[in-house]
Amino acid sequence: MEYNFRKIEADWQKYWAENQTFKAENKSDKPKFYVLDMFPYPSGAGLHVGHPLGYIASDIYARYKRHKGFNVMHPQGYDSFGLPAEQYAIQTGQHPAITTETNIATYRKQLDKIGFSFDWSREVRTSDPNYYKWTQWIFIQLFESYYCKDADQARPISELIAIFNAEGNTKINAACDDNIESFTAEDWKNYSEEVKQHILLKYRLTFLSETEVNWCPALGTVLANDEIVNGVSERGGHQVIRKKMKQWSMRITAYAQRLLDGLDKIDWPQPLKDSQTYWIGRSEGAMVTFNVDGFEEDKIDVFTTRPDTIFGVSFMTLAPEHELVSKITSAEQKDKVEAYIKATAKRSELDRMADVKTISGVFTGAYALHPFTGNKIPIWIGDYVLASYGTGAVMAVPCGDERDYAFAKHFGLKIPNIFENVDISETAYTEKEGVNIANSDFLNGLSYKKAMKRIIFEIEQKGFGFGKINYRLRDAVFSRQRYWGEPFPVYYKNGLPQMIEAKFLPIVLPEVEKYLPTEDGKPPLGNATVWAWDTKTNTVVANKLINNKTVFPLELNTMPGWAGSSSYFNRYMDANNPDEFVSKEAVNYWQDVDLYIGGSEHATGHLLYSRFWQKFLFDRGILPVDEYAKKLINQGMITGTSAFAYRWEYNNHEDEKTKKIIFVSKPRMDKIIKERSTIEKEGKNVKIDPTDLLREAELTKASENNQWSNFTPIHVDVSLVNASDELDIEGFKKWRPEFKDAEFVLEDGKYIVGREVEKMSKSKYNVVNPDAICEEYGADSLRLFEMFLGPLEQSKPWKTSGISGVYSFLKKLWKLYIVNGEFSVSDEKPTKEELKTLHKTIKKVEEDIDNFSFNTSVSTFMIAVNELTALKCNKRAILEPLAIIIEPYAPHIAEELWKNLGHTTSISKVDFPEFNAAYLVESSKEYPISFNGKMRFKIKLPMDMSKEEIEKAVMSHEKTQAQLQGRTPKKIIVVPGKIVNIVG
RNA sequence: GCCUCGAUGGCGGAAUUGGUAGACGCGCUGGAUUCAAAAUCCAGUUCUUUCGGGAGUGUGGGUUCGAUUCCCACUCGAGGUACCA
Repeated sequence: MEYNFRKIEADWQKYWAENQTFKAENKSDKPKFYVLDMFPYPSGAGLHVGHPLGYIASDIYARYKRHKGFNVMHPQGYDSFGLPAEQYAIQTGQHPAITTETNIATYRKQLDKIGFSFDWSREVRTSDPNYYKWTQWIFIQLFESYYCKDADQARPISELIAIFNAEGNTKINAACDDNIESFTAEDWKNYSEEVKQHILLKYRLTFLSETEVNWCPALGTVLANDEIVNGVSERGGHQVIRKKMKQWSMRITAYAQRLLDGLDKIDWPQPLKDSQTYWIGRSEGAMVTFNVDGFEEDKIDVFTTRPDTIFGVSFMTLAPEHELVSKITSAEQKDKVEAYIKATAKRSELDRMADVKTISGVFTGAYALHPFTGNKIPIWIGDYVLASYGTGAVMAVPCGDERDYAFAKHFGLKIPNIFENVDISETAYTEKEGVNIANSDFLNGLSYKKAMKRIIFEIEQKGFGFGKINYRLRDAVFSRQRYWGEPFPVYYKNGLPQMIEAKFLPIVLPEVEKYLPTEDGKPPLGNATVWAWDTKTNTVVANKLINNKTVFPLELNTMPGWAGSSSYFNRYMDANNPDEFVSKEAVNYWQDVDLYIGGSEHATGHLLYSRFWQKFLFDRGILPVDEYAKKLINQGMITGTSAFAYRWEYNNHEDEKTKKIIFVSKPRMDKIIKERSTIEKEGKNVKIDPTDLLREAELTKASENNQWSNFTPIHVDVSLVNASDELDIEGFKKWRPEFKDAEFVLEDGKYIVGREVEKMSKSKYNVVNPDAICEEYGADSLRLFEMFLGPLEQSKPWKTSGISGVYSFLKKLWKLYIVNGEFSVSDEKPTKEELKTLHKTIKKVEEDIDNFSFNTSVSTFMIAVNELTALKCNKRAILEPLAIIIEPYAPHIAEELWKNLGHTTSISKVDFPEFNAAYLVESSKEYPISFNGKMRFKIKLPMDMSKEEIEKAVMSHEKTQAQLQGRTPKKIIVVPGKIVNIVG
């Protein structure tokens, strides 16, 4: 009876599917536990061994929790809208839905092979109309809501309308656009419907606005800030420019404070919390208004976090795009200012970022008036001031801010010092604490804290401004000029957006002939011929009917990638409900995610937006909690170990014709490079005939007029390399026919490749396919090995050679039950030693899983099986609980053993065994030690140590210490098993 | 620049509140079995040594009877972020 994992795994996967073993009910006497994975985007390349890492961890936890008596939900689905399928469609004309379908089938096959305990009855796909119906529905809810700052929550827009009717907008404290004019109830009632809608749009949580966006001409779409890396698009690395466009936006800024506060309630990794905190970027300070000399009407508002330094202001700087610039610029400075504005507009984002150090700016010729001193302050423009943050203007305090300092130094502006006993001749003083304010009138001698309080009081008192909290977080642009995304449930009547009633959803993505933007620059949906809304029939109809009075054009943009993923975890709770996003019963039962595992790359994208939607849906009474994931773990990336062959490149052109393709083994190459550098140090030029490489003497031969050649590393498919880094030369020649005549310079008859850790990718030929691993070693080995590789949260390189360890562990486990080729267990009572092994293992594994230290628990299993093998233990009382605790890691073999033990139900329904502390106490003894009765501490020593040995160990330790400290060693008395006394 | 995390044998990595550093696995060495190989099993494997021992967890300090663990400074590496007033 061999350990035939192929048969075992196939049988059990079939059994699980047929019996729906992992289907979770929305009702149970057991406590609930929700384990969530970040659902994958089904890419054409399929899974590589890095992808399932987080899924394996969450699956182990889910299976463990089932054994622990929880009703576990562990769903899976697909984030199936996205750019790759669309770009493939643009290239090939194939509908993205087809590509997606195929890819999902591949993914499902691969996932099934690994033996996950997913509840597939809850599967969601973001591109499925039955799913995106609810994405559209949430969008409508956002449109029908505004954010009431007094209640600090989202409220129905109808309430806002009622307030407008009753008292206008003067008392409203709501999140809204900044260009709102106040009106009375009377005004409101007299406004036309159109005007009313325009006003309401400024309050809605999703709104249409002319926004400056990151436009990527190459992709023909708008990108979010987090889709841009170093000024170019994350995907493809194309140029990105700023452009004004009419776009849907999400008023996430209304939630800035709550998104910040919520972080304290959830157990998420600190680095991730930090990056969200930074992204939200709360800063406390004040808005201060400066009058402009000679311009009664125009004032400059600035936001500052250091109003306490206001007496240190010696100039002001405006962003070049600031609206007042053209107005206040003096005649003499006009040319210079215009030239500067032109120059900055030209500079791409990339230039501006790469070139932070350069200081540039121009004086406008205008002066502001200091609100307290009345002094004239020169107004400059400079591109270090960003139009998009704060008010696009700063009051410059060169003594307290490095950029202001650098600017002042560069242009020879005054740098007044307002800090007590601080030298600012070299650099600005940016610390807040530890210094008192000076030369600042009523602030003199005050600390930072006191000065802040006083100045904000004075500013507010005198009407120069007010204390304010500012956020870096921007409203999120929600429109994409793409085809393969959720269509908006929106049509336009007289240019005003209208929501389609929820009962007519979903609005299904129309067919188009071309997936590219139209020739006149409209999004791809502009190519659709059946894309208009008939308000009479409430159906999508042909565009040509738009002349009818009841037919209107539909929105041409689609939603961004994060739309479908922002609340999918709630839909899992009630995935097949056609009438509600999620029923009250389902959501009240499941509440929230207990464990969420996924990558940290979504820190400021998905993981922020989903928290925002959660809070919104909570406000509107749809969800019972406002944070959806209690605990989150970021699994590390599994990197690939690329292999390289080193090609000898001749520099000598004369030999071009007779040039041979030669690959040199890695250690040999290293040697050659080393020798070369030695020779070059001696100032000689050397040429070597590569065919002579084997002859050591040739290497040292110096030849005056020739040059060394270089080695070019060439990626080798990792499957052609064995565990000892030896290349399969014949396989390599077949794989790359252009090298079929290549010569290889070997080492003891072997070609040794070079290794380097890189991200797994097709082009680097370092991708390891989990299917191949399952085929060769089995899914249980793959699962164990991925966990054994290292701590879950760390990134680590894949090395297939290590898998033999876990594979032989499984074989050993199997062999424990097989005596003379027969499955055999004894009902004999286990010995104390055997029980000790078992209970030690149970305890350790339990602790490890609770701490998510899956790697060490695998070691614990190995130790247990080694010990039991040594004891030749095949007793049921030991093996049965052992199979149960191993199940989360190696479910197939565990189920098979379980069956062979005579059980008829699946092992996954069995309770995790209790450990018996009695057996553990004997495994180690604690020796408390006291010094002169004063200090006590414990030393853990192996139980088999004799009194003499302990005495010797402690004494030798004491001797060393005494010697080091120059005192006489103290006498030590050991009381066996109890106390070690060290007496004076 | 800033933020975060990390540094332990040839390699991946263990080490409850500070208490035998290097568990477990890979690799390597030797042996058993075999006609031979694979597989399996056993032993060894931080370095150094005059075989008593000595040194040792990135570097330098500190606290402690005792530090991989705590504190300070530094070096290197990985990831994130970027003129945020």
